[in-house]
Amino acid sequence: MIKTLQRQVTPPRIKRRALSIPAEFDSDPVVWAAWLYYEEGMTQEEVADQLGVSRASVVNFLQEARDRNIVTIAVSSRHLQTIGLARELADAYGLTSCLVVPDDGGRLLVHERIGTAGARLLIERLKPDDVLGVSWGRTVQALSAALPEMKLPGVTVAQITGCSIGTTEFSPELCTSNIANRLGARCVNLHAPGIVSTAQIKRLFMQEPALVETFKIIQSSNKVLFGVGSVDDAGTAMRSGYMTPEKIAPYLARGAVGVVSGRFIDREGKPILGALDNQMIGLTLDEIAKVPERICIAGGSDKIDAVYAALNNNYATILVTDLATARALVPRATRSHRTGVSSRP
Amino acid sequence: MIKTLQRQVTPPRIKRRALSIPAEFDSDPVVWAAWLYYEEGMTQEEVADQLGVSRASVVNFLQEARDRNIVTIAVSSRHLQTIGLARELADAYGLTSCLVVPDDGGRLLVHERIGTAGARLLIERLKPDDVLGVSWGRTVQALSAALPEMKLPGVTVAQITGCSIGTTEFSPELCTSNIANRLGARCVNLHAPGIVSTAQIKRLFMQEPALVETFKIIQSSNKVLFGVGSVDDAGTAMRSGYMTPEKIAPYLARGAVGVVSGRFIDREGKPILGALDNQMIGLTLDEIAKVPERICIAGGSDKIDAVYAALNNNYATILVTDLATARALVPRATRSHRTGVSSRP
DNA sequence: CGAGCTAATTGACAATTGTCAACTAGGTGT
DNA sequence: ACACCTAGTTGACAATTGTCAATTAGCTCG
Repeated sequence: MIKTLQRQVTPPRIKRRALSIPAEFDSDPVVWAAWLYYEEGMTQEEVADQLGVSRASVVNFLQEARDRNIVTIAVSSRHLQTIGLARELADAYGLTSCLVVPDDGGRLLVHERIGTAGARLLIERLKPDDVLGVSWGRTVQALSAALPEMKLPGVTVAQITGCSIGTTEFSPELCTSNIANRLGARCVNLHAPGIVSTAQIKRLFMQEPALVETFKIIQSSNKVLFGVGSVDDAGTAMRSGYMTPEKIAPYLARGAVGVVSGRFIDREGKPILGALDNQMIGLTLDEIAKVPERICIAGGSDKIDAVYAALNNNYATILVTDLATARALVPRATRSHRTGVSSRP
Repeated sequence: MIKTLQRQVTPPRIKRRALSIPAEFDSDPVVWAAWLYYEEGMTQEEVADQLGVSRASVVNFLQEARDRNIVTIAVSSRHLQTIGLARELADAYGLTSCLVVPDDGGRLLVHERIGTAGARLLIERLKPDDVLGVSWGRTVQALSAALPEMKLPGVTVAQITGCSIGTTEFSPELCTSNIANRLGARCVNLHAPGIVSTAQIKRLFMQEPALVETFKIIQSSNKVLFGVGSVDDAGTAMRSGYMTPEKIAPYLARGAVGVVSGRFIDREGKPILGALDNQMIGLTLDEIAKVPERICIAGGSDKIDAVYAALNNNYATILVTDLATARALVPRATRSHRTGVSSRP
């Protein structure tokens, strides 16, 4: 294994008499075997000759060397924790895939790191003719910024929530168009406010032929990309002018812990339907849950409850998160997650 | 190989739905393969199935994982010390630590084996903010080649002798920069010839502001690494263009048996000061002896006298040598070594 | 768009390693 | 001294791993 490396360096093999084990000194044959095998890349047979024992004994010595931690074989913690957790998370919540981005000592913000990894994942998974529904938020914006320029004319990127009033950098319309631009894909914006003033007006909007057309496309998404907001992270939803404290209050009172694509969920992940839902224009949680591939990009210690809720109710088939969040999520998983059983498909 | 160990730990194998080509950070199947093979104890075939590639590719991935230090396989140098001979040597010469590398039947050259062990020891002992002074020679070069890639930005590696004229692979400047590069440490080269033509010129050099600065750093070393040359090993010092037979002759006449960092010592280890010393640019033996931790890497039957001399005068606090040399050195030790008493601090 | 190049991947075979039942050495109790 | 036990060792076989030439995939350039 390490041998190829050594072999390149190794001079022509010189066969020499086996030197007796220096028995006069207490020399531990286990240490010698470990050194010759793991550091010098000898084969077990060569080690056996050198030590003057059978190869089978060398096998035993090496086994003991590992048991006694004379040799250490380890996947470097950076990679190790990352991959190991990703695997555990995927297994624990029945995800088809999971990315855990490693800590970087605070160089980048959590959502930037997740965005970068998500961008990577996205371009690897996108296939021609895909329709990608896109939600919005800081993390989604970060993802769009991390995307490389490409030309995927066959792909459609569709905005799955209405527009916000404010003009922050991570508004729904910008997230969508940025991603579409970077990918060189077709961009389908949802030209309507995210929240209108009454249910009546929403109904009017939804009957508009232009919007009906748009919704047909949005609803044909075979992939969706969304972040998860925490409700106590007052900033995100409101800074964008999308919501106001008064509108949120009733949801909070009913136990909202998170926001997915503008919709509130409780700590189990169940949708909390309130007055506002009848004024929102965009995919519902039920519609999102029907999309075959659902990529959730979210992390940060303030979002753990919200991400758990989202995973609990199977909104995501793929999760991109950070190390700390992943660590917190694994122990929360119950057996039902593993089997993929849930109140929602 | 690691399998038995892992198997004991691994829960009953549950056949799991294969995660589609695992979306990995950096889309790097190498990390994934390393994890599954080394941490989870899967066979290469199982890993291949999981990743959806051929087993041969898994072999390549694992090779790359080792090359990139995603997995680390190391015999902790601590255990080489537990070998009886190493303890005896340390005790006999008042060393704080000692490593004895086992014989390998001539597969690798002595200096290569010592270099490997020295590399291991070095990375285990380096602490943040260390300043490591580095001498030069075949063994030091071998050590640098055996170092794994790391990133220790807090460490400084400084060249303690001036440069050689020749361009051999083990010149002072290369030894230093190779070590610094491998460690990811700051590299401080001594930009001056190792030997200048007159004492007058040396004085001029030493007044140069740039060199004054460099010397401040070099002299602040809290660790030094050096080999020991034998004088009859005519090759080393001369092949590098560092010295010529005519220059060496007077030192030989006065009983020189070894060379430490370009300086001659007699069979007791005392410095032999001659004309050349006033033309050499670099740390003196007295300066080296003041460094708190002094790592000597040297061995081979032709160097026994020289290594004895170096140990006799306490130039080293740590020794890395080979079995044959260690065997020869133990009986030569006198009581005075044990107590650490010596003509030099 | 295809020729020409390089890097990555693979299947088939050789070499190395793991397993295990049989054996041996070295103690222990009677 | 003898049977008995235990821990360590071994040879032979099965399983896993390394190698390498042939092939394929991905590129660049005309």
